Amino acid sequence: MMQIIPRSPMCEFNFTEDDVNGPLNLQDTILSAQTSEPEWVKNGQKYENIQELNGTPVKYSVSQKGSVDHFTISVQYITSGSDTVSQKDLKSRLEQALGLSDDLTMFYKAFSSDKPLSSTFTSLRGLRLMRGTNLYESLICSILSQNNSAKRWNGIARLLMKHYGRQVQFSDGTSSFLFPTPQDIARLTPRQLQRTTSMGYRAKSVITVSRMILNKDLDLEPLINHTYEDAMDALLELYGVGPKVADCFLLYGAGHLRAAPVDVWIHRIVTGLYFRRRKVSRPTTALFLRNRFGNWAGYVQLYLFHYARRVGFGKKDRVT
DNA sequence: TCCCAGGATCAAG
DNA sequence: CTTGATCATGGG
Repeated sequence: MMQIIPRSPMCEFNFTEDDVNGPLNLQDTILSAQTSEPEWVKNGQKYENIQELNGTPVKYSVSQKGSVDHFTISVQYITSGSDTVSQKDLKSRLEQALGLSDDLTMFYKAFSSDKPLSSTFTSLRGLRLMRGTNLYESLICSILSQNNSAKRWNGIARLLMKHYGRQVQFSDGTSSFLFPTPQDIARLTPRQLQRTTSMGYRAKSVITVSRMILNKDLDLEPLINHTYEDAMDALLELYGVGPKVADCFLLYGAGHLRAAPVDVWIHRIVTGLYFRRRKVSRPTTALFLRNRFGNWAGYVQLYLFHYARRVGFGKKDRVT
């Protein structure tokens, strides 16, 4: 008796260094805890993620072969089996998500003589700014990150997906949960959210924002094309959204590259390096970064953040 | 037990 | 416009 073994319709394509604007360190980029969406899952040399692309759930994995400057990125992806996605669409989605068109060579050149900053360029070479591809998801993740470790807000986001997101099947037999929609969350009470995800007091903010979006009292899409200042003012109206969370959303979600989220680490290192430890407020620090670095402010924040954490720029440390 | 985690809000000074 | 307490919750 013949048995038909269905072959999983796994598709594959590559990026080469010609597709990328400068160096790339895929591992550092993906594992640098950027506040845009839950961290992609490391599986050996590959990094896996699931997203909807034009309404179709896609599961893909990416891996880099070669060096930071001479490399190939291989991409493998599958869908449910009955749906298909265009390879071209996925490629441009990944280009956006991984910041592959950002001109890193120009960035390094433009600030090569900016001493404190340029000293990070060697060890962090190829680190790129990731962008979320779902504005609601980006905003919720940014809210979850407040006063929380990256590990913990990622865990909470995964619980959100598991409890309230749509479950999708893939042709390899696996299934996953998408990030929930505003409708999925708006019907819940804060107490329910707290019980199922342990997100604590952030539940009130998550539900408020979800309901506003559902009721069309809030539309995130236009914020992409607003000026940075207008978009910031609109976000600060939201309960539970302050300057740092708003900047995270503006940078990682809405793609405003001048947004520079100032957390405790950035505040320490920027006031230490550029303000000679003078006491200034966090919004003042953010404004300084925007004025000094313009559309590279977001990248500067990314590089200084990882530099600060790598060298253990702790509270009690002094900059001399 | 206290402190911290890529903070925000509110009330007082 | 600054400071301090409070907010949930898990982990060191």
